[in-house]
Amino acid sequence: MTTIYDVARRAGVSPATVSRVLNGRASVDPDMAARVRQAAQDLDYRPNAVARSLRRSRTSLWAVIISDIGNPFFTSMVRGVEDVAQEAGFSVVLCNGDEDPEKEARYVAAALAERMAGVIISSSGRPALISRLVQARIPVVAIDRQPRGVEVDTVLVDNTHGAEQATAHLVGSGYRRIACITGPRRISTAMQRLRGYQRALKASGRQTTEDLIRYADFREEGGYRAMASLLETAEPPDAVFAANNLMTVGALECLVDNGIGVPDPFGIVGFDDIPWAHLVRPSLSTVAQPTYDLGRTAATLLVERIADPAKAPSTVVLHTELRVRESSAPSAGRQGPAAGRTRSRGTAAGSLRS
Amino acid sequence: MTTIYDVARRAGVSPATVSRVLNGRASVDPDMAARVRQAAQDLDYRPNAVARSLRRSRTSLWAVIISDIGNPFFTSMVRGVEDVAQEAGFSVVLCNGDEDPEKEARYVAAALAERMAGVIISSSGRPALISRLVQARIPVVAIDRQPRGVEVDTVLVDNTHGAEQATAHLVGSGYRRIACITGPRRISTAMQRLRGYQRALKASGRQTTEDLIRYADFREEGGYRAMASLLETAEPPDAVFAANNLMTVGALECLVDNGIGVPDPFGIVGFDDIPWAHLVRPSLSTVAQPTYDLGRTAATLLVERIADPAKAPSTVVLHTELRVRESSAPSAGRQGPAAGRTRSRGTAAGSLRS
DNA sequence: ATGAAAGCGCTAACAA
DNA sequence: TTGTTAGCGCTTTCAT
Repeated sequence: MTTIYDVARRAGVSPATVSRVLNGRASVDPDMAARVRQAAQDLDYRPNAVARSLRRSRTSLWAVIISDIGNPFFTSMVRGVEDVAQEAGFSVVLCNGDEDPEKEARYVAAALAERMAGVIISSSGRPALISRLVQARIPVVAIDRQPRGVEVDTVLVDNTHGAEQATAHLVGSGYRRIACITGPRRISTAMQRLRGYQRALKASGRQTTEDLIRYADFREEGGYRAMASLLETAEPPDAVFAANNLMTVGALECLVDNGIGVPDPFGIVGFDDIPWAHLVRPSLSTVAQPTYDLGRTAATLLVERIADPAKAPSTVVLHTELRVRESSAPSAGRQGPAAGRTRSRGTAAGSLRS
Repeated sequence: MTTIYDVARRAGVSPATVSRVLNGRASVDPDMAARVRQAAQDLDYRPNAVARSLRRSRTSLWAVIISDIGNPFFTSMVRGVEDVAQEAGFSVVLCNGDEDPEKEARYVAAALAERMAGVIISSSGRPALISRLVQARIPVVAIDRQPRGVEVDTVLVDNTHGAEQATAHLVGSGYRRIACITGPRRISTAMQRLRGYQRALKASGRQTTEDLIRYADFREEGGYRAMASLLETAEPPDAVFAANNLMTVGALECLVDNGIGVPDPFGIVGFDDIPWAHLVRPSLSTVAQPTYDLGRTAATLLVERIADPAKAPSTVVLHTELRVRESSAPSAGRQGPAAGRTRSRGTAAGSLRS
């Protein structure tokens, strides 16, 4: 590998000058600069970022640790992060936590060891991981999921409200026994969405009973099993609110496999939009999140945090949007085709990429 | 940040000994080792991977540059890579090329600058990028897409055969004018799948005419537009083979929007499986790839290449599997349910995660 | 404006 | 077995 010394020798200058030219910081004689650039090009010189990072005690890499790369929810979020990062001169690498606290811990360790410039994390595990980053003075932004007991910049959506709206919609559609499949108790989104569900039921004057609630794992199979378990009860539900996209799909599969009609007699609404929701049979009603903006916002907070590590942490909450499609509209067949594409007004999802 | 010197001082030994203990390489007095470990723990010492990489002139990070993070095809592939990488002691970071040669170039530059231990790349752009890595002696494995004019380890599927099978299936189902929506000309998979389509038509004694072929961009919108353009021709097709999953969805959307029945009168088969293909209406016939094994195989090749940089590059071809569902079976309604799950024999897809 | 030299934190010769 | 020391490639004072 050619080093800065090789370039310096060829250009007849000192390594320091080469560094100055390549970083464009200090002022250098134009002729010299040209010679240096020419030499660098001749030698196909590539700066060694490892050495630079060591010397500067900081890198230009961000780690984005997402909780499940198989979940389409994260993909447009990542694009939002990338777009902002690039403007600010950072490169983004993705790490797949895979809803596995151990895997996640490994990636946090890697981010720590590599002295990453910043971390955006959707944590499936213990808040201790995030504390570790904070203690090591690595700028962190929590995204999607609120870590307990750690004060960091956070970007969330109005989970409770979205879940409440979805559940209220099921109530309004005439379903009577509405169940809820939520995620692991340790994850904030699971609990907030459960709370929204409970609030909507209470608001409609119904009891919320534990036997209509299932705590699954935010994955497709978990949703399937939870649905199956709900159907086995003495008094099965006639509708379900599922707290994320993959579990919604799993629940729907379970209903299909059991020959239960959706939306009639059984209604279903899920949190998180899924791609091709309108191509699925029946098309799925969902609570959509402004995923791209979620990413942009987190990245913006990270840039600010890096610029000013001392500033007070802030939390940004973006809005969800209920998208009513067929799976929750028992009379959909009798309505016009427009019924499948209802949208609520003004939402942060405006910049969501299609 | 605490350094190895801090630990050494606290344990009353030299930095070299600390390094030896922490790396477990050389033999160290057990008592001393214990003291060192204790000191490291007391100080919450975290090795600086940047310094280590600089000193050793090699890192333990792999970059996996995928061409579109929004494509579910890549997600289980990444899991395959991760599983092998972890066994071999490497961490994997993902980079989203996003079907954008410029973005991809930036990530290649980053991999180069960071002196990554290895790169697995599904390139959407110029082979020059891969050459650059090779010239810099960075071990590279090409995955999914065959780079032109560069000799590197490569993992592919039998694109031509898969496409031929899919097209022959459409022929066998009784469709008469079968179109093809493929990807950009510069991408090997696009051209190979096109060739398979052409072969199947020729084998059935038909002409392959350019007016039934569209070159789109491997994205959903591109598939939609290509389908629309096919429908506008004087003599529109009555079936289509789409060369990847996202374009298949786009094409299907276009058909739905135009009120054209699938599979009757219009048939459709796509390359790449999609999640929930069986929940989509109508369920999509696809050519499935062994994505997880694709990742595992690439990672294994990379491990071998790192161990022996001089060994001759090899190319591994895995097998695809035609999954016939509703979208290509005009008489499916009259057949038993078994018809929807036909599988070809012996395929590498055996270990594909569901 | 430019160069000399120190040092980021670690590992690996080499010496003891 | 352990310690001393040099140096990975770069940036950044500090002199000039």
